[in-house]
Order: sequence, then structure tokens, then C-alpha cells
Amino acid sequence: MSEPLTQNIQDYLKAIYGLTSEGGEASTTALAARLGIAPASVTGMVQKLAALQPPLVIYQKHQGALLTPEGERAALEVLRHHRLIEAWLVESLGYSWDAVHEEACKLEHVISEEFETRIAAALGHPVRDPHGAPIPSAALVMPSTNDVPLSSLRGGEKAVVRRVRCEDAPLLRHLESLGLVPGAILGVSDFSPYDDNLTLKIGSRKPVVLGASVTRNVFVEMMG
Amino acid sequence: MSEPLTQNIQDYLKAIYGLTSEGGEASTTALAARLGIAPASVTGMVQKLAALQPPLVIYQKHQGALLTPEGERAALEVLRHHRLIEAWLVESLGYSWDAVHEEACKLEHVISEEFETRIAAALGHPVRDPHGAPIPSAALVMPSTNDVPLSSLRGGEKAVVRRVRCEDAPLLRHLESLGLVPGAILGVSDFSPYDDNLTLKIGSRKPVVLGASVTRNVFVEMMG
DNA sequence: ACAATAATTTAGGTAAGACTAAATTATTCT
DNA sequence: AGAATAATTTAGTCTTACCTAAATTATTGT
Repeated sequence: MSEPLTQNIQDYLKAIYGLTSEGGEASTTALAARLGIAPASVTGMVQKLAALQPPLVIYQKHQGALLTPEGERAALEVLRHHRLIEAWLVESLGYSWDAVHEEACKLEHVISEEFETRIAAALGHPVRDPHGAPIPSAALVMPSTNDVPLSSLRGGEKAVVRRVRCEDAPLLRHLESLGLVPGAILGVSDFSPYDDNLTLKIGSRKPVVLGASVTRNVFVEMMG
Repeated sequence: MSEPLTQNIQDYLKAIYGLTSEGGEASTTALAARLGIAPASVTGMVQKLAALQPPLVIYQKHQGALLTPEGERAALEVLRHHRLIEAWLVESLGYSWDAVHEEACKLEHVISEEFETRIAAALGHPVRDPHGAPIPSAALVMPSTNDVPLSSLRGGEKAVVRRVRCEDAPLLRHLESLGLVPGAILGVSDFSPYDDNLTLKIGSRKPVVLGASVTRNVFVEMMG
């Protein structure tokens, strides 16, 4: 552990981790889009991250960025902060799940180890945040899950909602109004291969049709 | 309300407010010392603060800095954040009073209005932080007090401790071990005009002698 | 009053981290 | 394969906020 990383570097690492773990690769353009800056700026920064001692990313021209073990540790630390803070804003301060992301994005960079430890203990060492995202352990290990994208289900299958991967407040409010929150039980009434729409029965509500842009970001656990 | 102020600017305003309200003037050197930077850097920044629209400080060469009403509002906002956060770290997360300052210094710049509102409500809208420092109201008015420096007391007088103005963790722990905390009742047994030492009886403990460097920073309310 | 000293400001420089525009390298399509 | 397009990198610039060293302005002591 050398000196503390800047907020900026933490944001890069978080973005690289996010893109990588969402199945894609952390290309210059993708990083630029996620960070809201110009691609040229990303190139420069990623080169710097690769030149640090120890290096936080592995970088070769036109190959995007890959986290080193040190880089991944740092990313998981930030992610742990972010998700613990979200959990704690909801549990202890009564925030709604659509309001916590912005606040957590700012707080995640400035809290101390002591703070992290105290809120984790106060919450009973949660393994998921309010959206169902897994919270890395204190040892910075990402807990394993049986999460499967809702978009992979087909007619007749039943499942429990485990995670809603979304940071857009209006959309989160909408999904909540549909009952599509972690813990909800749903059944797939129909699948349309033409547009990938799913018709879902969520709890005892009347059926809704959801497109792939949503169902790809909702994760469920299949029920026997 | 224009755009949000940078953390940097907030720190300058806080420092100017602090120096001014501690009776001194916010000279370039004093600010530099408090902020831990070179005097030359302060000059440049203060000039910038005075050139902002609206100006946050009034500045004339060799005269130090003075907050404008807008500057004072901004300083009080940061101070309110800082002190509410300290209170809440102690009350809700079980921090000790010597550990909250550092954390609050980082958090004060990043919390939202919603966060401020929620912790203020959760704490019952406190008027003092854990060290007894007054917390500006939501309307950014500094509450008035009857606080008087302990150093102004003389033999035979009795008082209640209201505030311990100190950010040094080891010293805070020492003062706590002496019982010198907000709410404590003390009597002055003796005053030495040669070195300004006070001999104090704190609660029912055995007397202690404290120098002016401490007693100038402890504030009390006189008892009938 | 006037020299010595202290405080302050100016001038010039550095480091981060962003930007744009231009050059280069990959990829895709026919 | 070769051309068109897309992605990426390079080069050069900007801003912020700090620094040091030198010049200036105030203050203090005799």
C-alpha cells in the first residue's frame, strides 16, 4: 500500500472494473463514454495508470485497459465503499433506492477505513446493496452469486429478483412501481423472439411486458 | 446560488471565518499557516475569491481577507455540515470525540442538502457538536451563546463547560480523562497571574492546573 | 526619523488532468 | 485486396492551484 489514490484514479479503476465485469472490454472509447470525457484524455490517463509503481492497469496500444491485481483490489475497495454507503443511506437514513447513487459516488472516495468498518458492522455485514449488487467483503473478495440475467429466461420459468442494475432514478422509480425489486418473485408468461420482449407476472400484479434493455439489467435466481 | 464552490474555496472560506471569529484578522500569513500552504499561494487565491461574481471576500493589499455576506453564508454552510457530521458520527456511529474531526473535514465538502437535512432531523436538530461548538441553523445563522473563555475566570468562580475548542486527538483524550468535557461542572480554586495558570476542581476530582494555552480554548457558562 | 525586520506581493515555474485537431492504426465492407 | 470508416493515439493548449525566489511594502525599535 503506497500513497492513497486520487478520486480521479479511483473513478478510472471503477469504470474499468465495471466495463470488464459487464462482459465487455475497457476500450478507450467505452471508458471515455462512461467517464464523460474525451477519448484522448483516457489514453493519457490509462498510460499513466500503467506506468505507476506498482502498475494498476495493463495497457497496450489499441488494446484497451485491463486491471492488474493491485488495480482490481483498489477498484473493489471503492466498490465496497460505494455499496456499503448505499445500503447504509437506505437502512439508516431512510433514503429511497433511487436517490442513493449520486450521494454514494461522492462519499465513496472520502470515507476512512474506520467509517467503512463501522457502517458494515452497523448493517450486519450485508452482502448486497439496496439494488442487489454484491458488496465485496472486507478482504476485497466479490461474493459469488447465482444471478442470471432476466433476459435469459423463457416462457413458464419462475425466479426471484436478486439485482436491478440501474442508476437512473426515474427508471428505478418506475421499476419499483412495477414491483420489480430485489426479493420479488416473478414468472415469465411469454417470450417474443422478434423483439426479445418478456411478459412477466410480478408477484400477484397484472402482467407487464419489458424489453431487453431492461431485462438484460435485471438479475434473478431461478426457482426449482 | 451560482455554481457549487470547490472544496478548495470552501477550505479558504472556513479558514477566514475561523480566524475572524476567533478574534484575529485573516492575514495572508495566518491563512497560510492554517491551510498549510505558502503565503504567496494565499495571496493569489484570495485575489481570486475577491474577483468572483459575486465576490466571496473583500480584499485590499496588505489588509488580509474579510468575508462578504455571500462568503460568510458559504462558510457557515460548510461549518454546519462539519459540525452536524461530527455530531452524527458520535451519536449514530459511536465515534469518540477525538476521532471525528478528520472524517468530518472530508465529508463536509461532499454531502448533499438531503443528507444534511436527514442527519439534522435524525439528531433532533442539535445546536452544538460533540465538542460543544455551535452548529449554524439551517437558515445559516450561528446560534448565540453565553460562552466565555475559561481563561477569563478567577479564583472562587464556578461554571459549566460548554465547549472545548480543540482538534488535536491526543489532547482531546487527555482533557476527557480530566473530565473536561461539555456539561462538566468546575470551580476555580486558584489563579496565578504570573503564568496565567488556573487551578481547577472538575466535578469531584482532585484539582488540576491548566495553562492558558488550554484554558483560552475551553469555553464555559458562568454559574450564578 | 530611519534602519532593521517582518509581512506581503509579484513573477515565473510545475503538475494534473482535461480539451481539440491532426495523424495514425484497425476494422469492415465490397 | 483495397478503400472507406471507425477507433485510437499524438501533439499541443488550457486551467487550477500550488511552489520558490525576488521585489516590494509595513512595522518596529532606537
